[in-house]
Order: sequence, then C-alpha cells, then structure tokens
Amino acid sequence: MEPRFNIWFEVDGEVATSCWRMRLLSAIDEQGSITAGAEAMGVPYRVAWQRVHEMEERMGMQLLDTQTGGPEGGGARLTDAGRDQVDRMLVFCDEADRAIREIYLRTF
Amino acid sequence: MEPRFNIWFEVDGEVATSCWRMRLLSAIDEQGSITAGAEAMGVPYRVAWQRVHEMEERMGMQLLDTQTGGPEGGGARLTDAGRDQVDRMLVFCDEADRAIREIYLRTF
DNA sequence: CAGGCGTAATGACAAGTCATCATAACGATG
DNA sequence: CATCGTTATGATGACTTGTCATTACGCCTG
Repeated sequence: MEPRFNIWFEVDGEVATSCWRMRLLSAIDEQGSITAGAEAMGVPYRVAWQRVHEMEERMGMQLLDTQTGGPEGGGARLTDAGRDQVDRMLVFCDEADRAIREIYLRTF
Repeated sequence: MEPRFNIWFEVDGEVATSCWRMRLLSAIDEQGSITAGAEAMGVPYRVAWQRVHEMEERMGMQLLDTQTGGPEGGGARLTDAGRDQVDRMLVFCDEADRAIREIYLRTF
C-alpha cells in the first residue's frame, strides 16, 4: 500500500485551497500568465482559471492581478496578499508532508 | 478561513482507505452489521457496502467477516487483519490530526 | 416442510460534479 | 484599424457518486 495523502483547507464544506492549487498559483506567477502556468501544471486553461476563481471567492481575497489585452495579450501576477498566502501554504504543505510521513513510518 | 483537512491513502491513484472509512468499519463491528453501522454513520447501506468492498479490493485483504442468513438474518464482524488495520489507522489519524493542527497554528 | 424475517449482495438508474471544447472580449502595438 | 495572445465565460459531454429497487441467503417458527 502506497503512503499517499492529500491535505486541503475548506470553508463551508468546499475546497478553498490546497497544496496543488498553491503550486498552480506559483507556476502562474513564474510563467507570467494563467495559460502558461496551466500548461506547466498539465491542466487545461479552463480548469486553472476556475480553480483560481474558486480560491479568490472562497478565501475572500484577490490572489492574482490579471491584465487582458496589451502588447503580449495580457498576463497574470500574484498580488501581495496572494504571494503571502502561497509562501505560507507551501511551507505548511512541506512541513505537514514531512510530519505525516514520519508518523506513517512510525505507525505502520 | 476554517482549518479543515482530510487525509487518505491511495493505491494506483484510487482511495484505498481513510479516517472516515476506518470509523465506518469500527461502527460496523460495534453494531454487528453493515446495516446498523451504515445507519450509525448516516449513510445508506449501499454506500457503506461499496466502501468496504473498495477497501478490501484495493488493500488486497479481507476486512469483514460477513454472514448472510441465520437467526438474526446475518451480520458482519471485523477480521483479525481488519481490526489491526482499524486500530493502527485510528491512531495514525489521531496523531496526524494533532500534528497538522500544531503546524497550522505555527504557520498561520 | 413451507413461509417469514432481517441481513448481505448487487443491478439499474438519477443526479450532481468535473473536465473539455468552443467562443467572445480585451487593448496596446504596428 | 487589423492583429495577436491573453483573459473570461458559456455550453456540452463524460465521469463519478448517491439512491432506489431487487435478489439471495439461511435459521426459525408454525
């Protein structure tokens, strides 16, 4: 049996954020656009946009600063609040991952 | 934002076991039947049976000792292997719960 | 020995969820 | 003002999941 697990945070029973979603946000910021970030994560644009939309709605804050039109067609960057969330969440995911793995080895 | 999370174990990308499923097994064993255990967990019999079936298939071991017919109509009990799994998993879930909660408080 | 009872087991269908395709809107640039 | 790559969103189909209904089982009772 493979020791896999997922962790996410919920608000009102719906997924607000997760480790994967935060990595998606990070990829979008690195690539400079939702399109490129989605491709880097291996999901279609629609899915990436929907995830971002859900996160912003359920967390009640703006995470991406998007721009449509322009010389490059547009793009997306993390807001200051978004970057803070991503940084903290990635640290949390990393530590939680290590802790759970340790408990798993100790228990089984 | 509410600090909720779920943990489960996967095999080949499919959910093999989880804290809720192990509590279901425990309830079935306490009540003596899948029917009563399902009702205690607030899910229809079909769902409970399906979860048990999935677990046994994906973990590759028999978890319940079921009996159909008889004076009471039948019933279900945990096998020795099943009880061992339930006990270990519940301990794991409890410790993981505490560890993640502690990391959450420290990070956010 | 046949019918009844409460359970396990499973087939079939409905509903809700989720991914994918397709399309419109945008705006600086040349 | 046409172009380009992006954001944004509508619509549809596939898949998953919960729910209803049915069958099988075996001891017990009359």
